[in-house]
Amino acid sequence: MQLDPYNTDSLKEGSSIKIFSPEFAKANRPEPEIDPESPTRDRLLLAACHVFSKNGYHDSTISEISKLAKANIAAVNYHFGDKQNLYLQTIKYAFKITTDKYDPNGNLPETAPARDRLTARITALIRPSFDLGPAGYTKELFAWEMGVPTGLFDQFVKEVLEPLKNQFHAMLRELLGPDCTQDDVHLCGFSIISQCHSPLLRMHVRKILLKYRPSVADVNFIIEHVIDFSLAGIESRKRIIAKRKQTNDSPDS
Amino acid sequence: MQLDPYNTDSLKEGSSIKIFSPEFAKANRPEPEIDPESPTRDRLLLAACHVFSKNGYHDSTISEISKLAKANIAAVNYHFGDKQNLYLQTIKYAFKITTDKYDPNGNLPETAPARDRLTARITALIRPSFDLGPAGYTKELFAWEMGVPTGLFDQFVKEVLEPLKNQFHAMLRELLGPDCTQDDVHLCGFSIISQCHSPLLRMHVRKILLKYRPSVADVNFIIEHVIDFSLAGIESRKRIIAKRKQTNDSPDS
DNA sequence: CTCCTTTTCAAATGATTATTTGAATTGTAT
DNA sequence: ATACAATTCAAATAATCATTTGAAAAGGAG
Repeated sequence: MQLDPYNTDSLKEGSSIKIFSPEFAKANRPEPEIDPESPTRDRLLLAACHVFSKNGYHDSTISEISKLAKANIAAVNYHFGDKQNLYLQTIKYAFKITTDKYDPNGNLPETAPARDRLTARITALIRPSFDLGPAGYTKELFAWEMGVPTGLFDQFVKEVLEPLKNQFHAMLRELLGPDCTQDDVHLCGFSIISQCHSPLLRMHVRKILLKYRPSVADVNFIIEHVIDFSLAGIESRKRIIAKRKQTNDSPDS
Repeated sequence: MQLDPYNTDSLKEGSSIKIFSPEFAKANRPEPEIDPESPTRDRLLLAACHVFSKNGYHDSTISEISKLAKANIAAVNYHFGDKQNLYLQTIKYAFKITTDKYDPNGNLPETAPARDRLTARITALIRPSFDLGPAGYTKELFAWEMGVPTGLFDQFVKEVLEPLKNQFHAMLRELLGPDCTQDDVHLCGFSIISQCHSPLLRMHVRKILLKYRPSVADVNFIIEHVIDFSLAGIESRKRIIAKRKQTNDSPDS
């Protein structure tokens, strides 16, 4: 078999190294501590969090998950029916762990100033990206869901994320003032959420583009920046809204 | 077999519908027009762009790709050696198509004002997200790469993206002024790139969260917003830099 | 203890799919 | 036209995995 025409100039020399092999170090999070005394079902869920986060749905094998959970290979099908349902339950499980630790509202009442609520929300969205424990799994799983358009995502959005989005938009509307339009809210929301859920915050991307394991101070620094950057953007949008209103109130005369 | 304990409350009623089945409509881009006269290798690359974009690496089968390319199933292995190398060449191919159509520098010379260069860069980064033709494949493939930490990504970053990032940081440094630090540049760069590469701009996410097929006016609206929002963020950062300098110049006295 | 249900287990099944093979076909240079 | 290399093709191979099976073990109620 000829090798020349394959244009393998991007393969490492030797050309037999598999790109997807572990030789190209992945920035894996540490394996979770799984209590061997806990029920098989729970062990499977925690192991599944880890494996699905690491590999996504299709690269994860039931074999790997049950091995990590120290359960038999048939245990997944017994407890969850099939792999798909395990995946579904895993996402819910992970999401609960994350929101239990990082409250999207940061314990603030609905009546707190919008600015404070926005600060709390941004913080709660960014922190899990730097959490190496189980609270960090949601971010990874969500990133996979962004990649893999499954019906599951639609459903999860409607059930769980939609209410959170509505709260978020309410904050923005309050900050942008009474003359803001739906578009104003959507656009500012887009800019802020994009920063909080940025792929650049994912561990294996950080490894290349940012500091791999930022200190607590670094993380706070990033959060403060996103808040400041976003508030500045909102202020700018407010000026646009004001100018628009002025133009509309005094039409061509 | 018992079904109760599976906690299938999130499965559609009937419970036999497969979540990953096409029944949950994916927001697929239209199939590319593949010239049947063009060489098999090119037909395969274009077909691979489409299939890999749609399904990611592991969900894509050589069978599906060769069928779309109207080539024999053995053609991939003949022309590219194996699936991995096909994937590699596909990413390069897609990236070239995209940058040929959307020049990262928008034809501007290095000497153009930083503000204009930034505007051009943001535009070139966002537009492909709304391109349903071949120039849109890069965005999808990159999104997959964000999900799958392969060595390929490291390599592609170094070879191709690093130089572009350096140009980008130079613009920011120019805009932030002489007193800005590396951190200032990194943080602003992070905020801007996160918006331009936002998962929220991906077609199947847009389908849920934004307008599915925005008009040209909508796209321009979004681009203008990101530019404005980002410039406001940069201005804010400049004020922080100025304040920091002031504090440093007149230490506790 | 006995009966019954729930859970675990090792091995088998069945489906999918990347890759190989060797023959057939096409294209090209002499 | 002939020889030779490049390309295409259908069928076979081999590996991987999700899922099933049926027996064994554990647990609980009477």
